[in-house]
Amino acid sequence: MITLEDIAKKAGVSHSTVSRALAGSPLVNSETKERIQILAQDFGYQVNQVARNLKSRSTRTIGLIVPEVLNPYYPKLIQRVADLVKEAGFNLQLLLSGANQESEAACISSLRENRADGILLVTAEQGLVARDQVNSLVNAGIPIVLMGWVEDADHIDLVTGDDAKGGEELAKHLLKLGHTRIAIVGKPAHRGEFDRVLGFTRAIEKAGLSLTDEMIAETQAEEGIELALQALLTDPEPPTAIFAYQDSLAALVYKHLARAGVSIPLEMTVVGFDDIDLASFLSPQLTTVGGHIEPLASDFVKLLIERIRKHRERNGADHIVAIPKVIVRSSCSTPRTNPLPDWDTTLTHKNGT
Amino acid sequence: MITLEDIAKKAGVSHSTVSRALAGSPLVNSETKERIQILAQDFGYQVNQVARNLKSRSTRTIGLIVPEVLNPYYPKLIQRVADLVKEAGFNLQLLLSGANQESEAACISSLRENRADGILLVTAEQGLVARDQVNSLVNAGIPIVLMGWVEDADHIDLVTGDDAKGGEELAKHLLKLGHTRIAIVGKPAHRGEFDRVLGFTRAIEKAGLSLTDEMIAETQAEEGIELALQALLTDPEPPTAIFAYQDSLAALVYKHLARAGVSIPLEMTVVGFDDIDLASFLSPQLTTVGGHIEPLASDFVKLLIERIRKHRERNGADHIVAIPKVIVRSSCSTPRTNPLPDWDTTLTHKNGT
DNA sequence: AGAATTTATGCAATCGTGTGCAATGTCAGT
DNA sequence: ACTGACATTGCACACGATTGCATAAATTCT
Repeated sequence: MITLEDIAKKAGVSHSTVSRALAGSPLVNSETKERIQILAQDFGYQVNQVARNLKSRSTRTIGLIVPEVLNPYYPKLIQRVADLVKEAGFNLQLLLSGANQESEAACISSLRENRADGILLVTAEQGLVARDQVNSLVNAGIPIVLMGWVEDADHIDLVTGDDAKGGEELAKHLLKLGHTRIAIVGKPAHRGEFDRVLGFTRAIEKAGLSLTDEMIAETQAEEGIELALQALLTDPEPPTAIFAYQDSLAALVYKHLARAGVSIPLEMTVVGFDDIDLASFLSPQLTTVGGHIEPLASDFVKLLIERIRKHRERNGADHIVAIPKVIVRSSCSTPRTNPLPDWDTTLTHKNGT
Repeated sequence: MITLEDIAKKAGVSHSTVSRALAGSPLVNSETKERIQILAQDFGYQVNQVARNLKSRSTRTIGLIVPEVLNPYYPKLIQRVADLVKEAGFNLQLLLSGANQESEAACISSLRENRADGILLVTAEQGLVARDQVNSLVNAGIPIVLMGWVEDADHIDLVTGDDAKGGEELAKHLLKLGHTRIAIVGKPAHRGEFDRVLGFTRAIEKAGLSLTDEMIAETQAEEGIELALQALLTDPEPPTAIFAYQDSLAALVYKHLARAGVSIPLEMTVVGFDDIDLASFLSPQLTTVGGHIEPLASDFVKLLIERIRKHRERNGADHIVAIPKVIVRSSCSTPRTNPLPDWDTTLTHKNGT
């Protein structure tokens, strides 16, 4: 690899002059400057950013840690963050912490060792796995911003969606349509005050209705969904609407309802959460909650960059909360008036064998 | 940030000894070694990889350049590559070259300046945009492997799927079901001898049938698909099967067929290509072509790492071709016997207004 | 013309690690 | 006690760039 020194020899000057020439410094005679630039061009000189980073003690790199990339929710976020980071003149370093955030700590260490200027950490169901590392970063004054709800994080910059509010709006939407018997399929609550299920049930109960236990299925795997739906459909009084914890689960609900011969939305209303692209590819298109990721991603990056710029001023941490909206599509209708078709149960029985 | 020198002072030794101690060198007395290690631990010492990289003239980093991350085809690839790279003990640096590969050259430059040990470049419809940069890398002996078909790349390591073969198998599948009037919705051919449409049409023609121009729609945007489908459905002799260039287009076909009231697969057979996750979420689940990405990704990484290891031996470039398979799901049936329902045309007309 | 100023360039230190070589101390063998 | 082998440790340079400071040359001013 060709260095400043190599160019310097060819130009008959010192490497300092070459450095200055390529940086466009006014300290260099404009003729020699041009001569050097042409020379560097011709010999295909490429600065060694590693050396430059060492000297300048900054990498102009921002690390983004995300659990995985197969769940389409994340690519959406990544793309947005990537654009913003690039726009701000930083490089992005993407790291995957694993579907269960198992290597979250390792990712942080890696970024720290590589002297990233700042870190964007997206947390998921597991909450803040690498709490120690994050605290250490905060103590060391290294800028870090979290995305996703985390408990006891008053001292850490954080952006999150108010999923509870979104869940509440979603419930209101269903109530307004006249649904009274509503099922929830999803994961256990993990976002504290901001949990979508919490907001959802709260709104239901506020309306004077109640969600009985058999209407709530906490599951995630495809088989779990199938079993849960079987149970729901064979209930003496099946629900008229199903709230799936996230869109990808709603897609599974779609799949299994189709198999059971239950039509959406005529015989069953289905809603999701997150508004991933898939939601509008499904047929009928899925009514869901979203629209907050874009502004949230924007705040996510802005906040970090601000921290990087004015490195000193750390008087308290910021918490930014975005309110998602219900996105109405075609998967909802008023509750069915006829009972579910007979062949329903036989079909699910058949699947059960 | 705390350095080797800092630890050295606290331990009352030179930084060399600290360096060796932390590297577990046998040249250091085991007691002092342990003492230093504990000290480093306590004070939260983190090696400066930037300095280490400069000294060692290697970053143990592999760059992966991918156009975008919103098309679910890429996340699938990224996840796989990320796992393999990690397993091999390298870091991954992901860069996005843009949906039209517009910053492909910039990505390569960035990786080169940051002294990545090797580069994985995924090309798409635009082919090899940064040809000059890639040639320069090859000349400089910097390992690079391409994924995706590229013309005139005999001198560059490359892995690709034989989409032509996949297209051929897909056509055979449709022919076997009895389809004779088949439409194609998709992009212009761009993968030379390996193009999926090429293989598809070749197989059709081999069977003594022909694809007339009105059965081929080259489009990509959602509106284009809609118009193309309108034209196909109102044709005096509408197709009985539609081959969508890629699964995401098939999803759009699904959406618009549903709107037009055409049932899949009873009234229309639909097939796709790529086998993205979406394919099995659609209802009915999409018959498509795939299964080659996993082995391909594996070769992609293996080949690069091999080049990185034995840096010298570059006697000719490797071209690895993977053969995809038809993945039969539920979106195909024998051709319909009845004409498409009447309300078909009226509905599409309504949409047209 | 000599002093002062500007312009252009090189010297050398620095960023934080890794490592060859020399130096020191310890110990066993004779 | 003297020598050689061995175990430990430090010195100093290198990696490739940036930059303050000194210096030399060219120019301007009095």
